[in-house]
Amino acid sequence: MDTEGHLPVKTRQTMVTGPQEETSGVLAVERRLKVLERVAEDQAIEVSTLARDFQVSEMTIRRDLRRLERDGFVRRTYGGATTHLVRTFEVGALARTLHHAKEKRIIAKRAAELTVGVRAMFLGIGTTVENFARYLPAREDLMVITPSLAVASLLGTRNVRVIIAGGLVRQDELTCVGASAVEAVRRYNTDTAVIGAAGLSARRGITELDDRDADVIRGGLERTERILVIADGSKFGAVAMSTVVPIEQVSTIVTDISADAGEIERIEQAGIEVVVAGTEGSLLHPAENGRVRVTTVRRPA
Amino acid sequence: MDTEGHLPVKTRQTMVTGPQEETSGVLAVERRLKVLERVAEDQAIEVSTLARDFQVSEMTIRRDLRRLERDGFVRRTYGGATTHLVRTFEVGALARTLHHAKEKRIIAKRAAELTVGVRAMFLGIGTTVENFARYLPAREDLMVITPSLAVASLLGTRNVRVIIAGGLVRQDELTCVGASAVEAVRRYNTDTAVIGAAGLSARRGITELDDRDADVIRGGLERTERILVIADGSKFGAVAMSTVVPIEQVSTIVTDISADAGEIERIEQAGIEVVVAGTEGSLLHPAENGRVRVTTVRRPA
DNA sequence: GCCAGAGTTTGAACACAATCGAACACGAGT
DNA sequence: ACTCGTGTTCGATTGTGTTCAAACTCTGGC
Repeated sequence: MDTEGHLPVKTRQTMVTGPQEETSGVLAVERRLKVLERVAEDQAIEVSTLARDFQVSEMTIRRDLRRLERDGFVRRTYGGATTHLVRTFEVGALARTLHHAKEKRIIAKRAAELTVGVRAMFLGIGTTVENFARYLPAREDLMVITPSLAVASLLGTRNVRVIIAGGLVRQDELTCVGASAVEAVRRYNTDTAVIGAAGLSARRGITELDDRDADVIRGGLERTERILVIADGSKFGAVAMSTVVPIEQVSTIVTDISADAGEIERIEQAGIEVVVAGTEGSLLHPAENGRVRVTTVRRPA
Repeated sequence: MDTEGHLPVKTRQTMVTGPQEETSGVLAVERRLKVLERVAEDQAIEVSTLARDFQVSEMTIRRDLRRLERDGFVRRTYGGATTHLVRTFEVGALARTLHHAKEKRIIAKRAAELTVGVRAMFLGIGTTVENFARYLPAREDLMVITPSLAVASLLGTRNVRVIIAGGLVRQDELTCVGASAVEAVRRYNTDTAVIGAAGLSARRGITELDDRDADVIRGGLERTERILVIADGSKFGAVAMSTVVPIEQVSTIVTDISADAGEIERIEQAGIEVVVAGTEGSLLHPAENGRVRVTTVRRPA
C-alpha cells in the first residue's frame, strides 16, 4: 500500500449519493487502510460492498485492491478480495508503512539486492526492515532470525525458515524484548544482519528509541559477519537515546537521496560504505535501473 | 488453495428462491471453498444437495467440482463428488477460517465470560483461539503466554502483557514450534489454558493435526490449573493425528449446538463440563441469538 | 448373465449478467 | 505545466442459468 509517491489527496465525489454513515475516509490513504481492515476482518469481501460503503466508484476500489495486492496484503478474486494473511496482523502498524512509502520501497529493493546469496540473516525491527522483508526474494535455503512479529509474519507465510526470538512482546511495535529474547538472538551465527535505525550519525552511531529493543538488536549483531543498515534520509544525523552499535562496526548503509550529504561524507570517512538507492543506474535503461550494477557490487558471500 | 488461478464471482441468482440462511458466500470463491469443505466433511456428496444448499444451479456446482477436480482436491462421481482427503485435513487455512465463522464468534464470547478474573493464561493456536483473543477484554493485570503469532499480535496491540514462545515459525499457521518453543511455554505457571482442537473425542481426547504444534501445546498445559477447550461442533468426534491430552485432563469445553449430542454425553460422563454457547441466550443480544440457531441448524448432513 | 427401456446426470452451446481493465477526461494540489 | 486520484465509458473476460442431445445408472424381464 503505498499511496505511491505521495500522499493524500482529497476524494472528490462527483457521484451524488445519499447520506452515508462511514464517510470516514476523506483521504485516499485512509480509505485504503480501511479497505485493508475490512478485508482482514471479513476474510473475503466484494468490490461492490466496499464501493458502497466508502462511497467511491468500483474502479477506485479495484485500484486500491490492486495496490494492496501488489504489496502483498490481499489477494484479489473475481468480484472482490480475500486475504490469507488472515492474521489481522496489526493493520494499525501497516498504517505507518504508508509514510514515505516510495522511498522505503526503493531502499528495500536496493538492500534486498545486496543480500543475494546470504544464507543466515538477522533482521531487526521497524517499518523499514519490514519493507525489506516484503521485497526479499523468498528462498528455501534462507534462514532468518528476528525479534519482530511483523517481520516473522511476513516471511513466515512465504518459503523462508523463520525463527522468532520469543519473550515479552512490546506493545506498540510488537517486538520481542527482555532477557530471553536477547539470549535467543545471541544463539545464532548469521552471515548478515539487516537493521533499521531511529538515528544514524557518524558520532553516535546507530541509535534506537527503546532501550529494550536496542538490547535485543545488539544481541543479534553479536555473531554476525556483516551489518547492513537501512534507513531513509530523515534518520541521518539523528540521535536517539540508546546506542545499538558505533558507526565503525557497520559494513554498509543503504539510504536514499534525501540523506544529508555532509553526514554521508562523515560516515564514509569512517570507512563505511554508503549506498544511495535510486541514483546509480541513471545511465542505464530505466527498467534495469540499479539491478545490473548491484549484482556486481554485492559481495560474493 | 485457491481452487484456481483466479476466480469466481458473485452469484447472481436469477433463480427465485425462498429465504436464505447461510447468505455467507456472496463471492464465488467462497462458495468453491465451502463446496470443498462439504465434500471433505461428508466424504461424498451429491450435486443436487450442493445446488440446493448454495442456492445455485446444478450446472454451476458441476463447474465448481470440475475445477476442484482439476486441482486435485476432489474426485467427481456420477451425481456428485468424493474425496480421499480426511476431513479438514489439508483443506487450506483460508477455508478453515471461513468455515463456521459465526459459531466461532459465539463460542469465543462465551469462553471469554468464563475467564474473567484469570491472571495468567496460556493461549493455544488456531482460528478459534484467535477469535477468543479478539473478544478477550483487555486488562492490564492479565498475562498471556502463547506460541501463536496471530494471538500475540492481536493481544499485543492491546493492553495485555503478552509473551510469545519463540523458536521456528511454522509456515502456514504462523506458530512457534520446536524444542525452544516447548521449553519456553513450559517455564510459566498459568491459571487457565485456553486451547482449540482439530479433533475432540471422548476416546482419543484433544487432537491436533501437526505433531510439532501438539508438542508445544502439551508443554503449555504442563503447569496450568485448568484446561478450557473451545471448539465448534464440527470438531466433536473428530480425531486428528497427534493427541495433545486425554479428555480426562480437560476442565471445561465450550462449543455450540451443532456439536454431536452423543459425543457430548460421552464426554460429560467422563466428568468434563461441556458448555454449549448460544443456548442460554440471556447473555447474548437477541439479534445474535437467533442467528446461532439458524446457522447451526443447517448442516443436518 | 444379458438386454432394453425409464429416469438421471452430464456437458456443449447459447444468452445474459457481472466484473474487469485500458483509456480518456476532469479537478485539485503542487 | 505536471502529477495524482478519481469517475466514466466501453470492449473483453468471466460466471451463471437454461436448453437439449448424449451418456450414464438402474431396474425389471428374459
